Amino acid sequence: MPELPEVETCRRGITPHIVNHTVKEVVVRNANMRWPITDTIDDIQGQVIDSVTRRAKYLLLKTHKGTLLLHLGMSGTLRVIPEHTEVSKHDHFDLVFDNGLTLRLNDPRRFGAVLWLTGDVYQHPLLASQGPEPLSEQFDGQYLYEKSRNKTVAIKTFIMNNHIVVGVGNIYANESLFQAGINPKKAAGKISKKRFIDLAKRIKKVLQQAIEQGGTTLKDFTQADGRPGYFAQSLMVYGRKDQPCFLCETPLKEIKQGGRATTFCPRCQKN
DNA sequence: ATAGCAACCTGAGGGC
DNA sequence: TGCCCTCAGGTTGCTA
Repeated sequence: MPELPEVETCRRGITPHIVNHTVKEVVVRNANMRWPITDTIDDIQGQVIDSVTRRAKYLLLKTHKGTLLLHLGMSGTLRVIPEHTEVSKHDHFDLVFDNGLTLRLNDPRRFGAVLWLTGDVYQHPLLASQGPEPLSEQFDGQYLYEKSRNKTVAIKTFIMNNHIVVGVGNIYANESLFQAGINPKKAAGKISKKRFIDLAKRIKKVLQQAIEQGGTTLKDFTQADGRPGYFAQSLMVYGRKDQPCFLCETPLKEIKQGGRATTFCPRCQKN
């Protein structure tokens, strides 16, 4: 489910329920996530959550003693629920708080991660190598233009590369390229500065709008309170293979790039 | 350095 | 009904 807008929606949803509250208990039902959840996780017990922030698609729950890093992978969801709520399949991890609420991670595919880190988390290899946030001032067309010179990689692959910019997953890569009218196969190094300036704006806008609408619910994404996101109805190309382009009626094409489906309009995104 | 691709894992859906 | 195949919001870490 989660690209940046979904993770950000999640962050906003859980924050008011857990910030300034104390972790009463930690429950690990299945430690076999992307990396094993280690026993050091118990150190969060008794800690107060000072803040919930996001870096790339990671959520950072900061406490005095350390930081809990959460990643939702492909299929993870976080819910805030009353303590003692019945456990469902794939409910792998709980933080039980002193206010009667529980933060519960459900993740069928277990590509997500739960890591307890001490020290400067931003120095951790997972975060240290990440590119700029797409919604920051640091990220703009000039930046993309400079980064892309002499690169033969396809533009779609380029903007999905976390070393270039974080948080742009498959849905929003497809959508922003459609909005910018850029062919996903075009070599990044052959795109003009002018087009990159437009593309960067489109990326920001599409992410911002998706956040405002609570993210994209495809099949299983829900906000922290269980409600779906509403951006799916705004999708112009993602998941619309063979359906008519909303602008020109041409049937949308689907190709594979780096193992991921790319949907685009062969007419509106000719070059 | 860079690009392509398999790997991690479960579930849904399609074809037969 | 069941089996087999493909595909899915992500990211790491191999191989050339």
